[in-house]
Amino acid sequence: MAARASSETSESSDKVSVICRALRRAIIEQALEPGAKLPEDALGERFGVSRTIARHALGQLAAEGLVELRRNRIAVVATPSWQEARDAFDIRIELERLVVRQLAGKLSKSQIAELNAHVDAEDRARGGTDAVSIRLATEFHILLAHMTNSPILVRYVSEVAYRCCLTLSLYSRPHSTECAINEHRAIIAALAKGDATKVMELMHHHLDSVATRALVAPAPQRGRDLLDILAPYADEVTSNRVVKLPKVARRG
Amino acid sequence: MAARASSETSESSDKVSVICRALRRAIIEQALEPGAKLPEDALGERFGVSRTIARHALGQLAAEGLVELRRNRIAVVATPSWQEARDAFDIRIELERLVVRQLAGKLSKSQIAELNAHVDAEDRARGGTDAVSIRLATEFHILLAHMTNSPILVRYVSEVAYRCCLTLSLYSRPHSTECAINEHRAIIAALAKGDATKVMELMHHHLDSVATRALVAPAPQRGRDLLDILAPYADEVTSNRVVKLPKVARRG
DNA sequence: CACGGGAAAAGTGCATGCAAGCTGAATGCC
DNA sequence: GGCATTCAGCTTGCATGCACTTTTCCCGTG
Repeated sequence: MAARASSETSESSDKVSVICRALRRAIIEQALEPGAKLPEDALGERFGVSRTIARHALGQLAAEGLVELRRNRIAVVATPSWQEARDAFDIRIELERLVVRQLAGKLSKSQIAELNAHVDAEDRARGGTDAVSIRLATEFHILLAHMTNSPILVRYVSEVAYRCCLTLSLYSRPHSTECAINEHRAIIAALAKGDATKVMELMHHHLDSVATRALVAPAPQRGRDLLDILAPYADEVTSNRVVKLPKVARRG
Repeated sequence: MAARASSETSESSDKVSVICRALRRAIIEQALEPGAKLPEDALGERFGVSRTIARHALGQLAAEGLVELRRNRIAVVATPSWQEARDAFDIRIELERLVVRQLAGKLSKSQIAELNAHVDAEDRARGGTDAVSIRLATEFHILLAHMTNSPILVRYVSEVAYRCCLTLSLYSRPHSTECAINEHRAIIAALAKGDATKVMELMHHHLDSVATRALVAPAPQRGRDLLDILAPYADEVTSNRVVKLPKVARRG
């Protein structure tokens, strides 16, 4: 075993990996909102590397779907559409059902303890900012994925979970973490008991309710192409005019 | 709609995307076997670009799991372990069940025709090399994913399918495509009929049988860490010696 | 005052150059 | 003769530089 460590994604002490991790975390903690600009020079200067490296990191993040890369334009934090968000959650449900199916009844005492410790941390973070709560909740799922010992599964679950995180920061305003934490505890219990179908059902329900809590209205209220938001209002003004709107104010 | 085209992966006419596509195809057609070296300058020279671009492309491919990147060493085509292959297939099954679930009964006549045309092409390719058959079979699944209109799902299915392709080229020697083609036809039929549970079952069975046909023996006979292969034989020679084996022959 | 054109500024796309690390083989030692 | 050592080369890691594109702002015009 071992020896497979590097590559695969994330780990390794490459400069670009470091930047990727930093940006990833900044994005899922909403320090960088969707739509935020990510100029190569600024990134390079901030992290003490050249544009080449910053650029490479942006490429990786774009492959993960966290960053949007447009030719000859400044890269921005991705702004998933409502439909993309829904798709991401659908995929996530299947992936995580697989995770818990593989894990049910297979966890050691220390692993159960580790999971419980993490949920305790989530509990303690309840008073803090939403961003940290969301991050911890996401990390719980990634921790589960890690326990499958399948690097591929870890990668996919992480990626799709990060994407969902991004979504949450976009569409879900008043975030209630309490129930999610209880659901996490229930999942751990079922996992320990070894009831595969039960835990799959729990996970399904858990993610489904997170998704519906988040994606109640298919209408993105904030950000996201002013053009789309204003489309219905524009009709009465510009029945014949081409939809030009020369310079739209850019957030941030 | 539209406007989402680029980014996401693959498409776009970036030089790096072009190289990625070319390499990806070369890898899944086994023109580049697992373990094959991919030096940056050679790639750059071959594609008429600088090392910078070749390097970036290798980075993307590594993120997809097709290429293995080792610090300060020449990149090589990935050589998934048997376990990783099994994991990839498990994930693939879940993902593709989701695909056909979303598609059942939702396909237009022209889409059905497109699928049938593809399988016809698979049929015609039966006489040719295994590599082309495998590629076509894989592309059938990716075509299916495309029809969901979910870019994220397309990306994951493509990625995991390519990985499985790589696996097939590693572990499955005598490849029999006939049954697979019939299974494809059965899936199309069930899809057209709109029986979601039936088509999910078909897809599950199809992928499962492909996997078992491919992964019969958990022992990788070719390539892949001579150390692992020789481990059982080494016991009688080196009961006490540290497992040093200073310089193991490296397959060209 | 609004509108349009054009030039400067900013930012990306890409190639090249230099330093550092790994590979492999020839050399010296036992 | 077998083994460790060292040195040359090849290859990667990364920064910098130049060309091109996009954006922004300024100014003249209707």
